[in-house]
Amino acid sequence: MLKRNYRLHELNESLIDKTVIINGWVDRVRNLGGIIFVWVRDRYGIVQVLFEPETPAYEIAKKLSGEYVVGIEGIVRERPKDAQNVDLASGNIEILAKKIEILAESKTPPIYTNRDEGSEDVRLKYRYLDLRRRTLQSNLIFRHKLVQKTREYLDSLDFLEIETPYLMKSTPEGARNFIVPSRIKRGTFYALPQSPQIFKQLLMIAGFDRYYQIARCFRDEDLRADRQPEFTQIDLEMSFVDQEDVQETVGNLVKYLFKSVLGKDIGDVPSMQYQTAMELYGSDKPDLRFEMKMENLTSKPFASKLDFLSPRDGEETKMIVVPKNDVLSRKDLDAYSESAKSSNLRLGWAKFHGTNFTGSVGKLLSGLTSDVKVGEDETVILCVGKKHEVSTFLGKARVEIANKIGIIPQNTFKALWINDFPMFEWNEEDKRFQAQHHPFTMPYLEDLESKPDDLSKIRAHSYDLVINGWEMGSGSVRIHTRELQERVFKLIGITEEEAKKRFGFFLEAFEYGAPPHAGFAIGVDRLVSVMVGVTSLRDVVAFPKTASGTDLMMDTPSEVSEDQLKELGIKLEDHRS
RNA sequence: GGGGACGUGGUGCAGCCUGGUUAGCAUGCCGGUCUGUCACACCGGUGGUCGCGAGUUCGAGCCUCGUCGUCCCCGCCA
Repeated sequence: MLKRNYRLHELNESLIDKTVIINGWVDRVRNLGGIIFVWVRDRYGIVQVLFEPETPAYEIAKKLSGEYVVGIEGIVRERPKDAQNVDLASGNIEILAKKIEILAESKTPPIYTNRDEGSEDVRLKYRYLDLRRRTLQSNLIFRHKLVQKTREYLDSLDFLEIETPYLMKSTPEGARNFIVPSRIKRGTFYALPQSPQIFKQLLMIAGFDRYYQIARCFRDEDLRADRQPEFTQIDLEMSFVDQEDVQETVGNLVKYLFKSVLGKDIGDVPSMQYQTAMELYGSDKPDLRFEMKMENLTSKPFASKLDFLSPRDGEETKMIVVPKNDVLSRKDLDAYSESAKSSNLRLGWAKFHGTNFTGSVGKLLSGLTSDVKVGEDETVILCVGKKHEVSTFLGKARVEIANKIGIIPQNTFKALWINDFPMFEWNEEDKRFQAQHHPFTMPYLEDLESKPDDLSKIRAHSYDLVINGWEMGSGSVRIHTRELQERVFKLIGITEEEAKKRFGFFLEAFEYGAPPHAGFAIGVDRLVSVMVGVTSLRDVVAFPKTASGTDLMMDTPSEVSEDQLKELGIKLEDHRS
């Protein structure tokens, strides 16, 4: 076998006249008749190989086709000045082939490995071919570097990387678990962890005061472009710290990752209250790359003159101002009015032209030009209704419109902390409150004392990291006493008996000296996605699943044999669901 | 659980609204010409159960219903 002594990124002018051996895949062939050019590709780069006629190598090269695996021995030489390719890293040299060995032939591939196009289902079926694509290779290489830098950084701060089990106990709160039947104890099941939450808290209790893990998490919920059923977190936990300490550590880590992997300085990560984010951006993950903040007109004197847009009992009137643009049409804006109606909101819009307004509520606003602060050719959108609905509606519109009119700067990263999330949220389906983050989160004790009757008003020491409108991760200060933990369980309707059964070991652990602790988890898949500029996690995961949770290459989930089921004591109700 | 888009040679797409001759284009693949190409060019050729099933019709890639799959979104995701 012709075994390489150089990889393709190592080939440059310094090797001119040297004999080298390379290995790689045939990227494309250009057969000019008397002369054949072949691009050979490996993980590191591409180099052009030249076959001259009437040589043994030439005869073999005539058979080459895309994705053949080859070994080539040849002489590095400078390309003629007028035949250099500036688009290719090795574009001023080429290899004059002396020997070639075909190490593996290839059928005509079902997808192009050298173009970023094609339908995703075929690509997923032949994922090992799709992974030859340059963009996917560089995304995975980027991901590798990010994880390496994470380990390096956290290690330098004396964090210990400790593995926790994948086979654990199903927990009733939170996301649906994937479950795994036990063979040895028939009729019982393990669950795959939604996160290593309980383990890392136990590690704190055990005295490993700085823990981290590149941890796989599993959640059996419906999927989206930004959600895979299994995903990876940089999971960390610290003892004897408060929220600020964790945020400083995580913020510095993220800053370091942007700097060292992407070469970008993102500066310090600012903080914002959850309430403020909802008020100004109508979202708990605001995209700060552009303005278009909401303005609350409810208490402005002129709000009462707004006719049907005036706030009625308990309602709020809010406005966003769309900067001057010629993209947003009357049709688009009217569509928002319609859409608002179906959410029980009232919406009006108008364009300002120096002295007067035009649009659905142009006449209404014409007497209020000095009250509505708006510039030449800007569009105002006013929306009225229930506080929460108005905010989220305009929040979504804000992002949609910004995308549509193209005011979001690319290659820019705006990170921020969102602090003080509500501790509880109402679950309409179960008719009860549940923990918004998770039930191990430390509530604001002052709220617990002063507002014991309205759980929705109790804040939590929990915080999200948001970058460019994406939730990158979340964390909290944890409860570390049995009393408080039991109290929170009770508030969300977990009976004492159930708490004992599900979390008895955990509650007991609090009785043996649990240190105050807090932590965080960063979604690696999302962080890499944002950094490399893709919107689908499938572009940063080697072997991802589809929106319906299947792996098209392995064709799984799939049936198992009767014997396997029998061994587990499982009988299927029917064959198909 | 719900909504939307899509499914046509190996691959990417057009054709569907307004049903009717041989399903068109690009690329790939095969063959030919070509010694400086770099998405090589040019010439010729190959390749299609129009996702699957039913219905309407004299006739369905096209219309209707169902079903499967992919993508996007809502619910859901502590």
